[in-house]
Amino acid sequence: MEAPSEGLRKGVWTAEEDSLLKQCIDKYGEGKWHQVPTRGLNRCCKSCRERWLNYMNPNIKRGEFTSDEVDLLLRLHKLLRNRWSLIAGRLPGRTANDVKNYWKTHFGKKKEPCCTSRTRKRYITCSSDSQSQDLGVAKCPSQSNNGCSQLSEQTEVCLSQVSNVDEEKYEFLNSEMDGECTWWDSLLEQNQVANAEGSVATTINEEDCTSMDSMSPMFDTEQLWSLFNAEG
DNA sequence: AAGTCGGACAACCGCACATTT
DNA sequence: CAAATGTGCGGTTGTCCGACT
Repeated sequence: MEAPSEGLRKGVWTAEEDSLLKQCIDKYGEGKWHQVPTRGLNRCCKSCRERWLNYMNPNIKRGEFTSDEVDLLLRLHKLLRNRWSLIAGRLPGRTANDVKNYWKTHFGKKKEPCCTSRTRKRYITCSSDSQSQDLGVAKCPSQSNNGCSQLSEQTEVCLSQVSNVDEEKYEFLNSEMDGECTWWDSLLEQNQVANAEGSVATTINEEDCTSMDSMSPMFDTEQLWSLFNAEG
Protein backbone atom coordinates (compact mmCIF):
# COMPACT_ATOMS: atom_id res chain seq x y z
CA MET A 1 0.00 0.00 0.00
CA GLU A 2 1.97 2.95 1.25
CA ALA A 3 5.53 3.34 0.17
CA PRO A 4 8.03 2.13 2.69
CA SER A 5 9.37 4.97 4.73
CA GLU A 6 12.89 3.65 5.21
CA GLY A 7 15.43 6.14 3.96
CA LEU A 8 12.87 8.67 2.89
CA ARG A 9 13.33 12.20 4.04
CA LYS A 10 10.78 13.87 6.29
CA GLY A 11 10.26 17.31 7.61
CA VAL A 12 10.65 20.71 6.06
CA TRP A 13 11.31 20.82 2.35
CA THR A 14 14.45 22.44 1.05
CA ALA A 15 14.66 24.72 -1.97
CA GLU A 16 16.54 21.98 -3.77
CA GLU A 17 13.77 19.50 -3.13
CA ASP A 18 11.21 22.02 -4.30
CA SER A 19 13.16 22.49 -7.48
CA LEU A 20 13.36 18.76 -8.08
CA LEU A 21 9.68 18.40 -7.44
CA LYS A 22 8.85 21.15 -9.88
CA GLN A 23 10.97 19.48 -12.53
CA CYS A 24 9.09 16.27 -12.00
CA ILE A 25 5.73 17.98 -12.23
CA ASP A 26 6.81 19.73 -15.40
CA LYS A 27 7.84 16.43 -16.88
CA TYR A 28 5.13 14.08 -15.70
CA GLY A 29 2.35 16.46 -14.82
CA GLU A 30 0.23 16.47 -11.72
CA GLY A 31 -1.17 13.15 -10.63
CA LYS A 32 1.84 11.02 -11.43
CA TRP A 33 3.08 11.15 -7.89
CA HIS A 34 4.52 7.69 -7.89
CA GLN A 35 6.93 8.83 -10.59
CA VAL A 36 8.35 11.64 -8.52
CA PRO A 37 10.45 9.70 -5.99
CA THR A 38 12.19 7.97 -8.86
CA ARG A 39 13.67 11.27 -9.97
CA GLY A 40 16.18 11.62 -7.19
CA LEU A 41 13.76 13.17 -4.79
CA ASN A 42 14.01 11.18 -1.61
CA ARG A 43 10.43 11.74 -0.54
CA CYS A 44 7.43 9.50 -0.57
CA CYS A 45 4.87 10.20 -3.26
CA LYS A 46 2.33 11.37 -0.74
CA SER A 47 4.71 13.91 0.64
CA CYS A 48 5.40 15.16 -2.87
CA ARG A 49 1.74 15.45 -3.62
CA GLU A 50 1.07 17.43 -0.48
CA ARG A 51 3.99 19.73 -1.04
CA TRP A 52 2.75 20.51 -4.51
CA LEU A 53 -0.92 20.82 -3.76
CA ASN A 54 -0.53 22.76 -0.54
CA TYR A 55 2.40 24.97 -1.31
CA MET A 56 4.05 24.89 -4.72
CA ASN A 57 1.05 24.85 -7.02
CA PRO A 58 1.12 28.19 -8.89
CA ASN A 59 -2.64 28.50 -8.51
CA ILE A 60 -2.35 28.78 -4.78
CA LYS A 61 -3.08 32.18 -3.38
CA ARG A 62 -0.91 33.08 -0.44
CA GLY A 63 -1.65 35.62 2.20
CA GLU A 64 -4.58 36.72 4.25
CA PHE A 65 -8.11 35.54 3.78
CA THR A 66 -10.29 38.34 2.57
CA SER A 67 -13.53 39.14 4.32
CA ASP A 68 -15.60 37.58 1.59
CA GLU A 69 -13.51 34.45 1.72
CA VAL A 70 -14.08 34.25 5.45
CA ASP A 71 -17.75 34.82 4.99
CA LEU A 72 -17.93 32.10 2.39
CA LEU A 73 -15.86 29.81 4.52
CA LEU A 74 -18.22 30.22 7.44
CA ARG A 75 -21.23 29.55 5.31
CA LEU A 76 -19.74 26.55 3.65
CA HIS A 77 -18.54 25.10 6.91
CA LYS A 78 -21.99 25.45 8.32
CA LEU A 79 -23.30 23.46 5.40
CA LEU A 80 -20.53 20.98 4.82
CA ARG A 81 -18.83 20.73 8.19
CA ASN A 82 -15.32 19.44 7.90
CA ARG A 83 -15.35 18.70 4.19
CA TRP A 84 -12.34 20.89 3.74
CA SER A 85 -11.62 19.89 0.19
CA LEU A 86 -15.14 20.78 -0.86
CA ILE A 87 -14.92 24.08 0.94
CA ALA A 88 -11.54 24.80 -0.57
CA GLY A 89 -12.94 24.05 -3.98
CA ARG A 90 -15.15 27.07 -3.59
CA LEU A 91 -12.37 29.32 -2.46
CA PRO A 92 -10.16 29.98 -5.47
CA GLY A 93 -6.50 29.59 -4.73
CA ARG A 94 -7.06 28.19 -1.27
CA THR A 95 -6.15 24.65 -0.39
CA ALA A 96 -7.96 22.30 1.91
CA ASN A 97 -5.04 22.56 4.26
CA ASP A 98 -5.23 26.34 4.23
CA VAL A 99 -8.91 26.29 4.91
CA LYS A 100 -8.58 23.71 7.63
CA ASN A 101 -5.80 25.59 9.36
CA TYR A 102 -7.59 28.89 9.08
CA TRP A 103 -10.76 27.47 10.51
CA LYS A 104 -9.06 25.82 13.43
CA THR A 105 -7.04 28.92 14.15
CA HIS A 106 -9.83 31.44 13.98
CA PHE A 107 -13.01 29.57 14.76
CA GLY A 108 -12.21 26.07 15.84
CA LYS A 109 -11.31 27.04 19.35
CA LYS A 110 -14.45 29.04 19.98
CA LYS A 111 -12.12 31.93 20.40
CA GLU A 112 -13.24 35.46 19.94
CA PRO A 113 -10.91 36.63 17.23
CA CYS A 114 -10.29 39.99 18.80
CA CYS A 115 -10.31 39.31 22.48
CA THR A 116 -6.60 38.81 22.62
CA SER A 117 -4.50 41.81 23.44
CA ARG A 118 -1.78 40.60 21.18
CA THR A 119 -1.43 41.96 17.73
CA ARG A 120 -1.35 38.95 15.54
CA LYS A 121 0.72 38.72 12.43
CA ARG A 122 -2.31 37.92 10.35
CA TYR A 123 -5.65 39.55 10.35
CA ILE A 124 -8.95 39.01 8.70
CA THR A 125 -8.95 41.52 5.92
CA CYS A 126 -11.92 43.79 6.15
CA SER A 127 -11.11 46.45 3.63
CA SER A 128 -14.10 47.69 1.74
CA ASP A 129 -12.21 47.35 -1.51
CA SER A 130 -11.54 43.73 -0.84
CA GLN A 131 -10.15 41.42 -3.42
CA SER A 132 -13.59 40.15 -4.22
CA GLN A 133 -13.34 41.72 -7.61
CA ASP A 134 -10.16 39.90 -8.38
CA LEU A 135 -11.45 36.73 -6.86
CA GLY A 136 -14.32 36.57 -9.21
CA VAL A 137 -16.31 33.50 -8.46
CA ALA A 138 -15.34 30.24 -6.99
CA LYS A 139 -14.98 27.34 -9.31
CA CYS A 140 -16.34 23.88 -9.03
CA PRO A 141 -13.46 21.45 -8.97
CA SER A 142 -15.48 18.90 -10.78
CA GLN A 143 -16.48 21.48 -13.32
CA SER A 144 -13.18 23.20 -13.60
CA ASN A 145 -13.44 23.65 -17.32
CA ASN A 146 -16.11 26.22 -17.23
CA GLY A 147 -16.37 27.00 -13.55
CA CYS A 148 -19.63 28.18 -12.12
CA SER A 149 -21.10 31.11 -10.37
CA GLN A 150 -20.84 30.61 -6.65
CA LEU A 151 -22.59 32.51 -3.94
CA SER A 152 -21.24 35.69 -5.32
CA GLU A 153 -24.29 37.77 -4.77
CA GLN A 154 -24.82 36.55 -1.27
CA THR A 155 -21.25 37.24 -0.48
CA GLU A 156 -21.57 40.74 -1.80
CA VAL A 157 -24.58 41.33 0.36
CA CYS A 158 -22.57 40.37 3.37
CA LEU A 159 -19.58 42.37 2.32
CA SER A 160 -21.62 45.48 2.10
CA GLN A 161 -22.31 45.17 5.78
CA VAL A 162 -18.95 44.08 7.04
CA SER A 163 -17.36 46.54 9.32
CA ASN A 164 -13.71 47.42 9.50
CA VAL A 165 -13.82 46.61 13.17
CA ASP A 166 -13.10 42.99 13.93
CA GLU A 167 -15.63 42.73 16.72
CA GLU A 168 -18.40 44.00 14.56
CA LYS A 169 -17.34 41.74 11.75
CA TYR A 170 -17.32 38.71 13.95
CA GLU A 171 -20.68 39.51 15.41
CA PHE A 172 -22.06 40.18 12.00
CA LEU A 173 -20.81 36.90 10.67
CA ASN A 174 -22.23 35.09 13.64
CA SER A 175 -25.59 36.68 13.16
CA GLU A 176 -25.43 35.83 9.49
CA MET A 177 -24.68 32.27 10.34
CA ASP A 178 -27.49 32.16 12.83
CA GLY A 179 -29.78 32.80 9.93
CA GLU A 180 -28.12 30.20 7.81
CA CYS A 181 -30.67 27.52 8.58
CA THR A 182 -33.46 29.74 7.47
CA TRP A 183 -31.61 30.56 4.33
CA TRP A 184 -30.81 26.93 3.71
CA ASP A 185 -34.32 25.79 4.44
CA SER A 186 -35.60 28.42 2.10
CA LEU A 187 -33.19 27.26 -0.54
CA LEU A 188 -34.32 23.69 -0.22
CA GLU A 189 -37.92 24.72 -0.16
CA GLN A 190 -37.53 26.58 -3.40
CA ASN A 191 -35.81 23.62 -4.91
CA GLN A 192 -38.58 21.34 -3.82
CA VAL A 193 -41.12 23.54 -5.50
CA ALA A 194 -39.01 23.74 -8.60
CA ASN A 195 -38.66 20.00 -8.67
CA ALA A 196 -42.23 19.26 -7.78
CA GLU A 197 -42.83 18.02 -11.28
CA GLY A 198 -40.51 15.13 -10.70
CA SER A 199 -37.15 16.33 -11.89
CA VAL A 200 -34.00 15.67 -9.88
CA ALA A 201 -34.88 15.73 -6.23
CA THR A 202 -32.57 16.41 -3.38
CA THR A 203 -32.23 13.74 -0.78
CA ILE A 204 -31.57 16.10 2.08
CA ASN A 205 -34.76 18.06 2.25
CA GLU A 206 -35.83 16.39 5.44
CA GLU A 207 -32.62 17.11 7.18
CA ASP A 208 -32.17 19.68 9.81
CA CYS A 209 -29.42 21.91 8.59
CA THR A 210 -27.72 21.65 11.93
CA SER A 211 -27.23 17.96 11.55
CA MET A 212 -25.54 17.58 8.24
CA ASP A 213 -23.45 14.80 9.64
CA SER A 214 -26.48 12.62 9.75
CA MET A 215 -27.12 13.31 6.12
CA SER A 216 -28.04 10.50 3.87
CA PRO A 217 -25.13 8.88 2.16
CA MET A 218 -27.05 9.55 -1.02
CA PHE A 219 -26.38 13.23 -0.54
CA ASP A 220 -25.11 14.65 -3.80
CA THR A 221 -22.78 17.59 -3.39
CA GLU A 222 -23.15 18.58 -6.99
CA GLN A 223 -26.83 19.00 -6.41
CA LEU A 224 -26.01 21.14 -3.46
CA TRP A 225 -23.82 23.36 -5.60
CA SER A 226 -26.46 23.58 -8.26
CA LEU A 227 -28.78 24.82 -5.56
CA PHE A 228 -26.19 27.33 -4.52
CA ASN A 229 -25.88 28.50 -8.05
CA ALA A 230 -29.57 28.72 -8.59
CA GLU A 231 -29.90 30.72 -5.41
CA GLY A 232 -27.10 33.09 -6.30
C1' DA B 1 18.21 40.78 26.51
C1' DA B 2 16.51 36.38 27.47
C1' DG B 3 12.91 33.21 28.35
C1' DT B 4 8.16 31.84 27.74
C1' DC B 5 3.84 31.54 25.53
C1' DG B 6 0.84 30.81 21.95
C1' DG B 7 -0.77 31.47 17.10
C1' DA B 8 0.00 30.18 12.31
C1' DC B 9 1.10 26.98 9.11
C1' DA B 10 3.74 23.16 6.94
C1' DA B 11 4.02 18.45 7.08
C1' DC B 12 2.98 13.73 8.75
C1' DC B 13 -0.14 9.96 9.52
C1' DG B 14 -3.83 6.78 9.02
C1' DC B 15 -7.84 5.70 6.76
C1' DA B 16 -11.06 5.42 2.87
C1' DC B 17 -12.08 5.30 -1.76
C1' DA B 18 -11.05 4.55 -6.73
C1' DT B 19 -8.67 2.29 -10.15
C1' DT B 20 -5.91 -1.30 -12.02
C1' DT B 21 -4.32 -5.98 -12.45
C1' DC C 1 -14.29 -10.94 -7.64
C1' DA C 2 -10.35 -10.05 -4.86
C1' DA C 3 -5.94 -8.18 -4.09
C1' DA C 4 -2.72 -4.60 -5.06
C1' DT C 5 -1.80 -0.01 -5.95
C1' DG C 6 -2.52 4.92 -6.30
C1' DT C 7 -4.72 8.94 -4.72
C1' DG C 8 -7.41 12.00 -1.77
C1' DC C 9 -8.93 13.56 2.59
C1' DG C 10 -9.26 14.94 7.43
C1' DG C 11 -7.07 14.87 11.91
C1' DT C 12 -3.03 15.65 14.32
C1' DT C 13 1.64 17.02 15.28
C1' DG C 14 5.91 19.68 14.91
C1' DT C 15 8.27 23.85 14.02
C1' DC C 16 8.80 28.66 13.45
C1' DC C 17 8.35 33.17 14.95
C1' DG C 18 6.23 37.30 16.92
C1' DA C 19 4.40 39.20 21.24
C1' DC C 20 4.69 39.46 25.89
C1' DT C 21 6.82 39.31 30.57
